[in-house]
Amino acid sequence: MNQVRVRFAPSPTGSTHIGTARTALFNWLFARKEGGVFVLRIEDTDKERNTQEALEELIDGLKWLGLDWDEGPGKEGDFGPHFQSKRNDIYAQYLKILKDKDRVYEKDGAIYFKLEGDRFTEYDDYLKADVEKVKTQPVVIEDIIRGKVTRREDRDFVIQRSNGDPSFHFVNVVDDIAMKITHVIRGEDHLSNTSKHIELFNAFGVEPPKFAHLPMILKNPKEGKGKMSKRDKGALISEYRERNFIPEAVRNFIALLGWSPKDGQEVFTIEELTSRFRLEDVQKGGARFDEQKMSHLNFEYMKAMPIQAYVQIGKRSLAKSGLIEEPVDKNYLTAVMKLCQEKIDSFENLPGFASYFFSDQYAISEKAENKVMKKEGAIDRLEELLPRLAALQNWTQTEIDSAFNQLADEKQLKPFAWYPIVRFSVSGTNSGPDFLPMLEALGKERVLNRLEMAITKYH
RNA sequence: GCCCCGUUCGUCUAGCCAGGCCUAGGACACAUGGUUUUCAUCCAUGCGACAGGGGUUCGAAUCCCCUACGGGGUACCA
Repeated sequence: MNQVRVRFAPSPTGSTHIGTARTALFNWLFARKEGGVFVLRIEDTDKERNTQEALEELIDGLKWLGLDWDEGPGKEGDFGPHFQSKRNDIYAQYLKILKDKDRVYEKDGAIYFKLEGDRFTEYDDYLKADVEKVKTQPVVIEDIIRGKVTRREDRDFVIQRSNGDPSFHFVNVVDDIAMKITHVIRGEDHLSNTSKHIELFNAFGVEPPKFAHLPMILKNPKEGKGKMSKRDKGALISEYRERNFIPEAVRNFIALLGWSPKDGQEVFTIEELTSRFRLEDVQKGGARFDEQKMSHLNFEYMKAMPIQAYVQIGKRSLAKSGLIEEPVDKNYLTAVMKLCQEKIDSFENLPGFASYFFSDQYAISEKAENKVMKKEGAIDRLEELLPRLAALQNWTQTEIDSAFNQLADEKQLKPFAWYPIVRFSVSGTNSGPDFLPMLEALGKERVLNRLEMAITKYH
């Protein structure tokens, strides 16, 4: 069998959509699994809508997700160039083939592909006009995901626009032939186009590749109906980057959009993903985007990260929100990050979760304030505790713990009587990381200062 | 309008092609309880679905038909 060759063929007309990324990922996974070649081809035939920014964002997005291509921009190989805007001579050659076979004609300055079959005129309800139709033989699409799909084209279609640019259907097929593509893996929105493409393959006398049409990614029902659009939350790859999501987690999540292994495993290394991925196991029905699942997966990856990597990303996130600036106390930062790592599911929540470690200007939760500080005896608790903590020689968890316990014993209370009050006094909230480690990390000075301030403030 | 594709817990899905092992399994979310003397972690339990109708069959989530609903296409966009 010939080597598998797949292509990812985006057109750079806007921000990179999560569905686009999934198409790229599935092509990449299939190529890697089959020991094939992953081709990146830029379909930039629509000059009005293409932008350089969109192209850059696309490339950055692929790199961010760890999807490298074997042939494409920067890796020309034997089948370049990989920008359709630079392949006009190739399209001219192929157009000539169709001309020689008498399969094209010109009308209104555009070149049409001529279907084979008896012609007749019929009123078309969609076009609201009489149009010429062709009684063609149906075409069978061999789809790995859907099985055999039978469709029939009944109207000639444009392959070269009147401005001289070749059309999508034409260049898509020509390039798949010229680049020796064996499998076309793309969104279901192309399934209806595929009969046009097969007509073209047939006209060229080339056996069509195998097809696999991926289900659409639909909107969360709360957001409305239809397929996910670029305006929907979570739709753009750039958004995940900006929000400091873990690229591996995003990739993992995207892989699960329409695909899953039989045994239900959900967290994969890229190697596992590659070896387990099968086009046959792709779901037929539309998948719906679920942000909570994305966050959950992100959390799994965050928990599993080596602490150094965690600190690095955490630092970026904290710096961006202005909580820290160079030079940073690496040890302190690392200690704080360790506390956060098992608690929060996204780096975008880090500044909110950990602000009080780095600044005295942290938010005060009114709800927590009412719950904790308005209680009878709250200030007494702080006043009796303060000297005990101040007297500690070593500011360690163990020491702090025994200070609390001693005091609790004397007052015949549980240490729990102090915890929420102290937590609130030093952090402005009643939730957060593990209590004692948090106090240790904050340091004696900060803790004492904040307790004193709380006593003054709530007296 | 016409053509094509689809429809299992709120969500992602397993099971469907090769009908019985399905009183339909897992995950996220949610709820309750537990641990962690705090907590957004962790653990346990619970909640919860075969779109509807007909047919075939001893037996249907699984096969067939109809309906409903959803999606895509029907462009000199890709």
